[in-house]
Amino acid sequence: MTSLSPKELIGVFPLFDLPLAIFLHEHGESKIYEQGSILMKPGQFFKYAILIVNGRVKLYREGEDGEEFFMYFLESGNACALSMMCMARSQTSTIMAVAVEETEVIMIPIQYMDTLMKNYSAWYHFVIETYRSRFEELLTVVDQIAFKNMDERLEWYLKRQAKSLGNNLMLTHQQIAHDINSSREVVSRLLKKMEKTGLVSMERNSIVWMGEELE
Amino acid sequence: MTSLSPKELIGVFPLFDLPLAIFLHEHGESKIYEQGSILMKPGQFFKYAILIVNGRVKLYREGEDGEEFFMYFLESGNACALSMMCMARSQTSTIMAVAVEETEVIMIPIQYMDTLMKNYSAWYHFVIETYRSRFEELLTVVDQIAFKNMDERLEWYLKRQAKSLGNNLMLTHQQIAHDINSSREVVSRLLKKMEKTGLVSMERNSIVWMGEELE
DNA sequence: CCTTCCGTGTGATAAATATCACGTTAAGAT
DNA sequence: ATCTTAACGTGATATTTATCACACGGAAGG
Repeated sequence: MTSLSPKELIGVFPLFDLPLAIFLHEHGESKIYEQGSILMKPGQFFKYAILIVNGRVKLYREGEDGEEFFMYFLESGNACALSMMCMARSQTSTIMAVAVEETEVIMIPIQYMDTLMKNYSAWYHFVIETYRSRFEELLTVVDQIAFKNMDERLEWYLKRQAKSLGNNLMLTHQQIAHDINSSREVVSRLLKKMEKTGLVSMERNSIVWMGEELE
Repeated sequence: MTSLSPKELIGVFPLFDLPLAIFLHEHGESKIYEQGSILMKPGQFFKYAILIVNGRVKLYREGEDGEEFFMYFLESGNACALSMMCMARSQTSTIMAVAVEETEVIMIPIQYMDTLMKNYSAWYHFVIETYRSRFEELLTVVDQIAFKNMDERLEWYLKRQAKSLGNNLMLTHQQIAHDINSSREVVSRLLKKMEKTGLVSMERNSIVWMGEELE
């Protein structure tokens, strides 16, 4: 039983129709993750598909010796593609998902998947759209790290952060360096350059993105 | 009408059950792509889901000014996840797919998707598994280019090629450099090193992989 | 047989990025 | 106010990778 009514569900997930929303309201479970809590970590097994009602979840890949690499955010109206896939095959995850804000989710137990797929065409449209958008996102990530230099990657990173978190970014250079798998010094220097061209303005512990928005 | 009988279809696609195989046999179309022909290119629109019966298709990402980056092969029993996703949203592709051998495919017209999803649970299991495996593959690609140096990436590249094409690889250093977005000289030097440690042996126009197999 | 071209080998150099060392600054704690 | 600490700045240097220049040898075609 979700905390949201069927109508509220449709408000958050526009691809849902009423029968689907009613079913999910009935069989889904609401849950709140505190800021900083881990939704998913490597080796974890899944019994639920996870839908984000509000808040924000950061997905990132972990390297063999603790490096990180930011991939994307999940936000209100998104679903965790990996939870669905891992679930579908009883496979374990290989990436990390952490709530960067207090985040409310709906969890759909695995046993309803067949029914949902078979009887609710809105559901599989939603699932396909979830996969497609994450796949696309991942492709642009590959593009960036395969073809672009650090300055462009940093710019793209800030653009994405700004799109999701607003133009005033509470990030230290160290955190950014972590997310793009670079080093603090490099990030500092590049930011300095970007400040000169008016792309960002910097204060202690925060950066204001002044470039154009993403999309 | 496919050239393969329902039973043969099941032989190639083990996740299919008989009803699904019969349906696809009836409504799918067989098609042969000659070596070198393009199955998919950026900006293309899709009216079919594409399943690989035999042969081999190379998928790669193209950079803004002609760089390439090899992502993975599709082989017998695979399906093209992107064709399904693009189709599902009438979106255009952003990657290239080229037949590296003569390749036989089955094309399922878009209008049967709803029926398939609704009435053939084997189909959506197949679709989900297709997405999942490609997503995983893409994640390992991200891993490699985010965290690894050229030597490790080259080794991984050769391992994957060997797994798919056999240990005797008919590749020039130039082609390899293209695929991993590096330069010929770098590849030559790294290969030389690998030859010294006995990981490969080299002839003109070909390289024999002598390391361990992937998986 | 000779020429041409392609694939390869290799040193020198350049460019991008990472790392090290140390200095500065600002915010919070005592 | 002073102390402490985390964040940031910056030069020097190392490492990795790309690029340039050129040499060599075999294969294919005339």
